[in-house]
Amino acid sequence: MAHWLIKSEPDAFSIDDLKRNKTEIWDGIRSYQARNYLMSAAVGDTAFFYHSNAKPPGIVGLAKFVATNVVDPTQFDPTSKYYDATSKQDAPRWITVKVKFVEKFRNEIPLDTLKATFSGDDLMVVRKGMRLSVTPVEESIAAQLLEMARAQ
DNA sequence: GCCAACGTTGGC
DNA sequence: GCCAACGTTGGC
Repeated sequence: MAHWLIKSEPDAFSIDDLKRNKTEIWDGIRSYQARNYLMSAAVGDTAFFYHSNAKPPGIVGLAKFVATNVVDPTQFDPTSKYYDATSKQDAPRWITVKVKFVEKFRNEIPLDTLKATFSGDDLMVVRKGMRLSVTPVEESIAAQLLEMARAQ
């Protein structure tokens, strides 16, 4: 089972929104690199939920992938800002996952703590200029993050 | 609100 | 196929 970090702006979709909705199709991914990561994900993989453009930015909770190879419906919706007129119904370009709420952490892990604890090699999100919204997290790093997030 | 970093677009 | 221009992301 693999671990991931997924970014969202809380103004657009927050951990509390996921908690309320229970599950959500992770739509709007329009980066091939991020899409390719999601296409390599498996049901049961866990994802650290990261708030970007937040005060402070940081990891706020945990989610789980409950479906993979999900066709992002917004690519075929002309009213969506993620509409992609060049994507074909019989060969959808944007494939994503469905995520399920697991927990909201007792302790949010702010970005400055992440930077103080991990190198860019350990955790991609702390790299300067990192814009990718889906990144892999190694098992040992995931274990450390969970410990930090759940500490009393 | 600023701006560095990065991806994409389009002229050539 | 190069690369300048442009748009977006996202920390600060």
